Amino acid sequence: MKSEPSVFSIDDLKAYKVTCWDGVRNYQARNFMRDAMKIGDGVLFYHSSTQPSGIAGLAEVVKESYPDYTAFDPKDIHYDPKSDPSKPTWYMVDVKFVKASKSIIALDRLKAIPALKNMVLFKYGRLSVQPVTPEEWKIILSLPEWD
DNA sequence: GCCAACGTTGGC
DNA sequence: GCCAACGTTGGC
Repeated sequence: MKSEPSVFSIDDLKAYKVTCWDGVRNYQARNFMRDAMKIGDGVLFYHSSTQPSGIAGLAEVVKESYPDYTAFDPKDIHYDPKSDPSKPTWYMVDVKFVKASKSIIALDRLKAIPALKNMVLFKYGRLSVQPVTPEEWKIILSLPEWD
């Protein structure tokens, strides 16, 4: 899951402990949250649009998808009049803080690991919620930044 | 701030 | 259903 740290960072998640992942307004990203993310699933927390961009921590899914109510609020920046409360367009999940990495695992670094070459992160860079394979997860969790 | 790579919108 | 125009994301 990607977030601009100036908007919501791994430190914010640490402070909040649990947060709803609201504001996703992309169908593919929504589908992953709505259809694929289950309680207990691990989440790589990625800082985007920053220097350097990269993985900043770990989170875990604690609540499966439910309607993103920020879409119903005209005063919310993520308001979407097309989302009908009786048939919501947008969904979100809740995630909890697990840990921060000791340092950012930069995108360059991830790209340099041959076994990660097929990561969705590299192919669909703009997708804000995307799947990670068990193999990719294992490799990333074995990096020294988690010690 | 620029630009590539999308995704979305709307005219036809 | 096509496609041009426009908007957004995110790396650099």
